[in-house]
Amino acid sequence: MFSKACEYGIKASIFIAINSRDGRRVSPKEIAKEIDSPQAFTAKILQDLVRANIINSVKGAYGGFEIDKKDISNIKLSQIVNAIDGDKIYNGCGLGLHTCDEEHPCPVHDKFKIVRSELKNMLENTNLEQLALDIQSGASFLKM
Amino acid sequence: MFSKACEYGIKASIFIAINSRDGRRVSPKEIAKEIDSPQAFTAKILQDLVRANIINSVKGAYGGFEIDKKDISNIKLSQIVNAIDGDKIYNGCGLGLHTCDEEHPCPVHDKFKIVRSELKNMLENTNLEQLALDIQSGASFLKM
DNA sequence: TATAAATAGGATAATTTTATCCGAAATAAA
DNA sequence: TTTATTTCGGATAAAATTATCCTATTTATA
Repeated sequence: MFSKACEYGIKASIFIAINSRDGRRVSPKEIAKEIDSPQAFTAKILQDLVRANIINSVKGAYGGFEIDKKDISNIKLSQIVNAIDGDKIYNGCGLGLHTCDEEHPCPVHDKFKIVRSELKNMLENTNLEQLALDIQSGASFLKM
Repeated sequence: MFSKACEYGIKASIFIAINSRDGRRVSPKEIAKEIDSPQAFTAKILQDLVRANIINSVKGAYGGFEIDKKDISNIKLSQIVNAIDGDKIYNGCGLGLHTCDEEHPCPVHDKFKIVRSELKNMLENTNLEQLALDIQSGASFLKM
């Protein structure tokens, strides 16, 4: 469904959100440990998220990654997915046709629409704050 | 969503179904041309589908691939996807956790369930005959 | 039986995705 | 200003996926 890079990006963002709520910056090392991902690869993904203005980085000593507290509830999963995997999950054809729309649909076009709209709905109605709260309350987990 | 191999497998199966309805066997060459896929790679995927007992192959002169007419309406998309991509689309965690279930859910577990069940529903309630008929009536297309 | 036509399958190559390594640049604090 | 810490970014490597090529095997027909 999502690429590995995207999975790491989502989990990293949640972990950063949790810490930013407490005013703490985190390093790729801490992040990778907490979400069980390869550190250097994760660092690359964090750079993508910085460039997409989803998270902030502070260079130098005492630096790290953070998210503005007031932004946490406004960052939707869809933004993270889009920054890393692009919009193919939204717009791409389920069977890989270059052109696939109402006028020239692939065999599963109509059936796929429902799935895709459910996915879209989920990605656009889930924000980082909800996910961070669930982790903090022990209702969900970032690894294992 | 699906691998390229799986996309080719689905389209190839539909094309074989269409032809089998008319009692015609088809070759990897014809299939690849019709679904716009690399021929040799498509042939490999056809072998997988043969091994999974989804399509039949007839070797030698006048051979080719076919599906028993009476089976066409019983072959579900889910069988094809499972034969090629396995069941990770059903059972895999959306964020790649090794263990992710009701007791130890990943952050998007609950939200993902709805999407997955919609997908599962679609794959299990779509059969090759429906898809073949849509192509034959011009309601959907295998390429472009 | 010989031949031509077709799938089967192994070996290999190209591409994409995932992952690692290392030095440069930035920055806070001593 | 020096030092330690940290992100940034380029180069490279490893692994997985996608794709190609060639030969062996099978089989219907002449």
